[in-house]
Amino acid sequence: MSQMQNVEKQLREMILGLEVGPGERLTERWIESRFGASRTPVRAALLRLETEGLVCRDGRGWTVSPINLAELEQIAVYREAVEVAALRLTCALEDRSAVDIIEAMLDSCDAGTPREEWHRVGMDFHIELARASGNEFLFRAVRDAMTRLSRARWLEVRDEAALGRAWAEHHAILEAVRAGDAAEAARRLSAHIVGSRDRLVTSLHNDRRGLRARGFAVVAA
Amino acid sequence: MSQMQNVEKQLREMILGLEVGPGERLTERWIESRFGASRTPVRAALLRLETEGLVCRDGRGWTVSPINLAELEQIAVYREAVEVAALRLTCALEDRSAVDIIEAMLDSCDAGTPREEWHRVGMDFHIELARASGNEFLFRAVRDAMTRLSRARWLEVRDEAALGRAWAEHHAILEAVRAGDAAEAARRLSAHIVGSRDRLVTSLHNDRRGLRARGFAVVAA
DNA sequence: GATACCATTTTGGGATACCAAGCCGGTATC
DNA sequence: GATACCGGCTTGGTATCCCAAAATGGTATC
Repeated sequence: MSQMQNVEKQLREMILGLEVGPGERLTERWIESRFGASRTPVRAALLRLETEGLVCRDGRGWTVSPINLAELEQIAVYREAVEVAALRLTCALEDRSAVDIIEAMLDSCDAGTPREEWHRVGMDFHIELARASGNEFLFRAVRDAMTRLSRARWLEVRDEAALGRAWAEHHAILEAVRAGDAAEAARRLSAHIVGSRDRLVTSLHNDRRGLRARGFAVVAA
Repeated sequence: MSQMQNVEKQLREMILGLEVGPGERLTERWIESRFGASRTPVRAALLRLETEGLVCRDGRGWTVSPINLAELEQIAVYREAVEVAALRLTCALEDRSAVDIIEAMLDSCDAGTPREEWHRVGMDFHIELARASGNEFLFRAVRDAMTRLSRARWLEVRDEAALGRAWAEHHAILEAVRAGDAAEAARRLSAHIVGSRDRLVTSLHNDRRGLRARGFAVVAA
């Protein structure tokens, strides 16, 4: 793999994995030495990550994008629009076998599964559901939205019960899709997204002090 | 303005203005000499334009993105989802004064207005309508979709009547928004988008030979 | 005449040198 | 002691150089 894609990938993982905190300043020289690459691939990576919303300009200079509660709420509205549209398309397909694969993915998580895996699968559920629609733009929109939400969802304090509820909602959505009931599937998905948003925003809002203590920038709604 | 933004802006205008044809190969060195910039800003511009879908990689190397009929159809579905969502938000606002500004924009076009202006205003109608929703992500989605559609819409052979019909539909949509009738506004907007798509795709499909003759790459649906 | 092969050129990817602007610290003056 | 000013240092922006790989074109061979 070329150095350019490598820097981009590694830096993205560092940001998503919170190894560099939201709001932290980034210098091209630091990234350069950190990954042993020169500034050309570093700049390419930063430009790409900027379009993904993971880094942003800070006057002259770069910052890891802060967690923005207002943005999270706007993304939820956006997600709802594109995910529901994708879901309706999927329900209209003759071949809905992708649903089985997605369901298997959900079922691969059990009590012994590490938290990161639950986190990843929880996002992939939505991403793969969108991919199944066959519409590249809806798919990308959902994938990008989930990327933007990723860090916030990771920081969310979730109890076992909340996780179980989310999984039950995921299964219920798939069930409606399998039955080809687009209206019901859309209703369930919308409710799931709105519920997720509320839990996420209140969790982060309540824990704001703790997050700030960890050096994470959280800008209020 | 910095050289970097300059190259990006100028190159984007060349592409959108069809001064470089869809499917044409681009070399970094040509862009460099064309705009009197060095390769660093040229690369930054290409990376940005790639995410906008205006240029794409061609193995090693760059090409101006071809007109892709399948993509145009997918974008129409995507547009419908995000534009309708934005419209519903706008209808729910107390302050819908943006509608008046948008209407004035439409009315600024008359018989003496050059075609480029009709073209621009026709896109801005949708973009500004999305912006009025206040949701940054829906707005960006619409703007990006319109950018991707821009060249195809420019190549579309449109008669006076079709343009008049589009304007009438625009006005009808605004009327419903002003009345706060979200359901009716959504219906009209959906119909408008679907109609636009059909006219666009059939027009380009019929004119495919002519476009190829002008050296424009058009990949079929 | 077609084709396979080799030299040359072109091209994008990467590295590095240079510059101007902004930030920070120190110092001198009041 | 506070503040204004100055100089060095850091940083992103730009230009340029180098390299490997791929395209190109010409030639020799069959």
